[in-house]
This record gives sequence, structure tokens and C-alpha cells, in this order.
Amino acid sequence: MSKNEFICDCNIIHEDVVKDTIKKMPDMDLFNKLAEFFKILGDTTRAKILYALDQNEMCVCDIANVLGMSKSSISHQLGTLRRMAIVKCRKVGKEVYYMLDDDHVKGLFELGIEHIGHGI
Amino acid sequence: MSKNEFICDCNIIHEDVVKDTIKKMPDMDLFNKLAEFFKILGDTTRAKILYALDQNEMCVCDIANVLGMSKSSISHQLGTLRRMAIVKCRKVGKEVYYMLDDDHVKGLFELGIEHIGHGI
DNA sequence: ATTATAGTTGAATGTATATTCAATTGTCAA
DNA sequence: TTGACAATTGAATATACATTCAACTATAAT
Repeated sequence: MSKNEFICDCNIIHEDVVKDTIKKMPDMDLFNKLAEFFKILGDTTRAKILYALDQNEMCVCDIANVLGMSKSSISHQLGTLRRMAIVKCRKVGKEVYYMLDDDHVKGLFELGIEHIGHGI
Repeated sequence: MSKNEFICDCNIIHEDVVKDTIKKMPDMDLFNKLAEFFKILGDTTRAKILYALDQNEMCVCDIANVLGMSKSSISHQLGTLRRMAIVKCRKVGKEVYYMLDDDHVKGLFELGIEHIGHGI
């Protein structure tokens, strides 16, 4: 592998380290999925929704009230969370009750909180 | 608490559940910090950088080559990661070597991967 | 059947942010 | 001290996406 196979305009490339790292990088597809997953938690509204649903199963209107936001925006976000299989719902008459679909979410929250250095 | 204290235009509010949930919600500031933190991992480039740095400490140019991206964009992202105290760096001559600053990152990655259901 | 309402959906808008480009800083070597 | 280069930085651009608004669907009650 000669230097001009590298994309970068510099002379001090540590070829061995770069090659070793490249070798160890998993399929790039994993990073897309990983980022997609973390992005879900990387929004204040969604984080609140998930925390709230971790306390109680609730209908859309209840969640909207807990967060002080419109039904529509909550519903949009719930749609996103549903598509990512992070929440699931059950329909009872006109109402739709949402709940967490995944135990990992709780674990992730706790690690995140630990990182931030807050107790709750 | 009368119904019109609620923000939502619906009749089926489960007052007890809403009040209970509100009571259990932590300081809203926590959600901002939490979301801010997860947002960091919620970007493909940053996820790759962190994974790469988990394999080897590297200079900016090396990272750029591993990811096949420009030095500038990598440097911008490293700046973000540094400001969030997720990576740290040491300067050696003209070069700046970056490494992970935080063990939680690894744990978070693993949980994320577990969620996605991939092995690596 | 008609009306009211819980929830969803699509389009539009505004905001956040990733990457590029160009200029700049700091350090080494000659 | 001058030239080369690793890295940073700011501004500009482009893209992604959260919320709003309005229209629509489905269910329940009268």
C-alpha cells in the first residue's frame, strides 16, 4: 500500500496503525444502524416520552399532557419510536396506549445518566 | 386540578396517571443533557471515529484515512467530541493524538449493538 | 346515520448541524 | 527566518428533521 492510496494530503501517516484500525472496523452498515438508534434517544422530546412511558403506559393525550406538547407532535414522535421498535401500542376503542417495547432503553438511559454524572 | 388546566383538547385524560407520571419526571434539564449526550453517538461519522479510537489512539490524519474523509471534517467532529469530554488529545510536535476519554462510551456501544441485534 | 373526538398523516416551515472551502495557527526542518 | 505541513477555525452551503397546521380516519355515543 503506497502513500498515495491514502486519501489524506499528509506525510506522517502511521501506516501500520491505520491498516490495523481499518482491519478492525466492522461493516459500515453497523454504524448507520448504530447512529440511527442513538439518534432516537438524542432528542429531548423522545427522551422525555421514553422516560414517561417507563413510568406508566399511557395514551397519546396523556403523554401530550405530561410533556405539555401538542398531540400531533407527540404522535409523530411515537410513530418514529414505533417504526424503530422502541415502543409498541395497543388500541382500546378510540384510544391508543403506548408502552416501551425494549428493555435496552432503560439500560441505555441509566448509562447515559451515569455519564452525565447526575443522580435522578 | 380541573380539566382545563391540561393543555390537550381531549376528554379522556387519565388524571391520576398523568399526575403520577409528572411527579416522577426528573428535572427537565436532565433530558437536555441526556439528549445532547446521545446526539453525539447519533451520527455515523462520530460513531466511526469513536469506534476507531477504541481500537487505537490516532492523529487526525490517521483517522481521516481510516474513515476516508477530509481532515477538516474530522477535526470539526473531534472538536465536538472534545468539548463533550468524550475524547481527549495529546499534542506531539505538529501532530495531535486523540483517544477516548470515557469508558461509558464503550458500554453504550455494546448496548446499542446488542439492541440492533448484530454481533461484531 | 350523525356528531364528536382520539389519533394519524402529509405538507410546509423553521431550525440545527454535517461537510466543504479558504484562511489561519503552530511547529518542525533546512 | 523561511518554507512546509498538521491541525484548527469560521463562514457558507446543503441536508436532515422537529413542530405546526390542516385535513383525514376510525371509533363511540346519541
